[in-house]
Amino acid sequence: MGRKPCCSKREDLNRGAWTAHEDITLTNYIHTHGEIGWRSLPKKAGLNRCGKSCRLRWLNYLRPDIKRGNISPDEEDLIIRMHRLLGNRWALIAGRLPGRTDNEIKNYWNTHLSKKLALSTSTAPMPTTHVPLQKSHSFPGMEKLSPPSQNYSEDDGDKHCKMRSASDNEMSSDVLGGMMQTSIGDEEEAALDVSRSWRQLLEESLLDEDSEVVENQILSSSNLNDSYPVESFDPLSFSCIDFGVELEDIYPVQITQNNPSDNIDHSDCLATYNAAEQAGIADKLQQGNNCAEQMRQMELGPLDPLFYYEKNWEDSVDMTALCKSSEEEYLDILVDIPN
DNA sequence: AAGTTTGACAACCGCGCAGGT
DNA sequence: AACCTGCGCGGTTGTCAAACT
Repeated sequence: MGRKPCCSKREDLNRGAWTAHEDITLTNYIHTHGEIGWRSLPKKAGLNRCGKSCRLRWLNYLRPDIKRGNISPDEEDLIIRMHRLLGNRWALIAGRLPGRTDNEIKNYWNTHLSKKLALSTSTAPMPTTHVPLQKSHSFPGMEKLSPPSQNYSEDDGDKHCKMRSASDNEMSSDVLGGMMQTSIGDEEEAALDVSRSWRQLLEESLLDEDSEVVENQILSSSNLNDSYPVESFDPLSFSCIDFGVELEDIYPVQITQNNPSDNIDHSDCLATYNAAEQAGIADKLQQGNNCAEQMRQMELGPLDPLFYYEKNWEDSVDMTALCKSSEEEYLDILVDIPN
């Protein structure tokens, strides 16, 4: 027995642009009865529309708290940073922009920001640090957490070693997906659990304006407070721990001397090492001559458990290139250097 | 002035998930 | 367990006006 066809299949329903009368009818009905039962709403309200269409019209246009007008520079900046962390998860991004809808942000991204960022990154190549994985098999259960991005394709392979760009930001999802090979052992499950926990904390923090609780949870389970004072906590920055994204890509990084071989702040590595340790997989972290190995040898702890866990990892961090980049070059790639 | 292209935004569509039966 | 229902999400398409030729 199949599912009933959506009401949008009905040809006698109104389609296309909404009329002023329809808007008033829908608005009045919702003011009286509330936003419940979209499927039955059109009939009750006397609208010859699909319930989904009514819902969309209300949420994207008629809602009283919709903010009209141009996206401000601050909003744009937040959209860019959020997209870097989350990819095309427009609803989640919209949740951080009061009065803006997911549709509006999606449209704004597609018509303005994607081109703008593509232009800016194509004219300003950046040094290589951590090298993203090639795309690989997806991992059961990860689809929801890491939806595929339309901006990052298999054909984009040469981006891997070139620069950070808007598309590179999608790597966060792809890296996770890439590390998830088809065979799933207990250790991999444990690693995945760690990743899920971090991701959940992140997403909760994104949805929660007052993220003090999440902040404390994260800080209490990591060494981050050694490098990042509590008062400067920004929940967005913590995505790097879980997503495998360069911390400095997001956070106003303090250049520290955690690792004597370079000037890079590896406190994200420390935090995730702790998480891996809790999961009992810390010994799986070191992989050949890469950042994790160096960190381990220096007893500083390695990197993101998922970032380095995968046994078939081929393009691990090029520490040589990393160390060769000067502090000045490194600062060039930061997106948020505090004044 | 007319036709074409481009950009912006609204709306549609299909899919997947969650909860209920 | 299987199915139904409603909803939310993200990708895609449609529409219209402005810009361009």
